[in-house]
Amino acid sequence: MIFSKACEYGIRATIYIAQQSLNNKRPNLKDISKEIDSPEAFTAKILQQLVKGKVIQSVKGANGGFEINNKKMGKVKLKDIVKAIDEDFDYKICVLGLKLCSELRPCPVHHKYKHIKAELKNMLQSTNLLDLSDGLKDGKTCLRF
Amino acid sequence: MIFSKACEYGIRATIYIAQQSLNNKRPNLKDISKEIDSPEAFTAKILQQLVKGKVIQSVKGANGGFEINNKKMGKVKLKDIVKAIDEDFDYKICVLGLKLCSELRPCPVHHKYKHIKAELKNMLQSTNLLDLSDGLKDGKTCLRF
DNA sequence: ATTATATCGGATAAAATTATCCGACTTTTA
DNA sequence: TAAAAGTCGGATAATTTTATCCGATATAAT
Repeated sequence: MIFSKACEYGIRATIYIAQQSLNNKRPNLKDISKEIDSPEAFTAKILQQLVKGKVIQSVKGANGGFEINNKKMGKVKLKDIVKAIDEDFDYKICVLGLKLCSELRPCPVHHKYKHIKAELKNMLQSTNLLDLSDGLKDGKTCLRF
Repeated sequence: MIFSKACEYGIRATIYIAQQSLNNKRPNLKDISKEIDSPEAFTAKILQQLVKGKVIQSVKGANGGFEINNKKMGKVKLKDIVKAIDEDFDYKICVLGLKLCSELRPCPVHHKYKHIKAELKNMLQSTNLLDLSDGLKDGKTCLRF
């Protein structure tokens, strides 16, 4: 509802890759789509977008797969993942779809929604991959079903 | 992004009808889609759903159109409009698309998102049509562009 | 070098959402 | 009672999103 399916898969995939990278492993497409329970071919497309967007790195050939530079992990934000997949994602957008909605010329829901929008923006800008992959290793959080 | 286009049109249409009803006017399809700048035929479909969902009433024939019972206006919530159009809209849904995500078995974003979800739920359940149509009459709020 | 294992990239298909068209029906007004 | 002004409902089309397939290409291991 807030994210597209592609984005959902993309975020879940990235979190899994992050956690595996921290473990010095390099999962491939099959591993990933199995782990996050997503359609393999569709996931491949999304991973390509994430590579283009420099959120993850790919390694071709035998023993290849996808990985994330461990040192950069704290700097990759949820926003970066979303932007890599839905280029025109925008949390500034009006909840009723008005192009010109603003503080000065608000839609009827604007003032009721702006706090939510601000929190959403904050979450996307501040949450990083370390935060997200943290709960995974000890099974506190899940990526599928 | 959070609502479908159909929902956006539906909410805007309902707010306009509400404000006109308070003024003892009864706009028809053409009036409405002109006022909220939406495709006429598509808007017709959405208005039908709102009638079925008892959010608005329709009056056929010459001088007909759409209206809302003034006395019920304070009881019609944003949630009711959304539910009439996206039957399976659900603010409880997991932000990463997991069916079983919960407090006990959270996805990695769950705890970061749950406050936002709660506010969203609150907004949808508490905001009524009087709140929404209020700013319209004196031009404080807008419904198009 | 050859082979096995991967990603990459383009074409295509399926499904959902958004949008249009039009004939049927209903109600008011003249 | 006829005409005009509306909504209703079904069929259909266009667009976007989701999903699949497969040949090309790159890399590691043997």
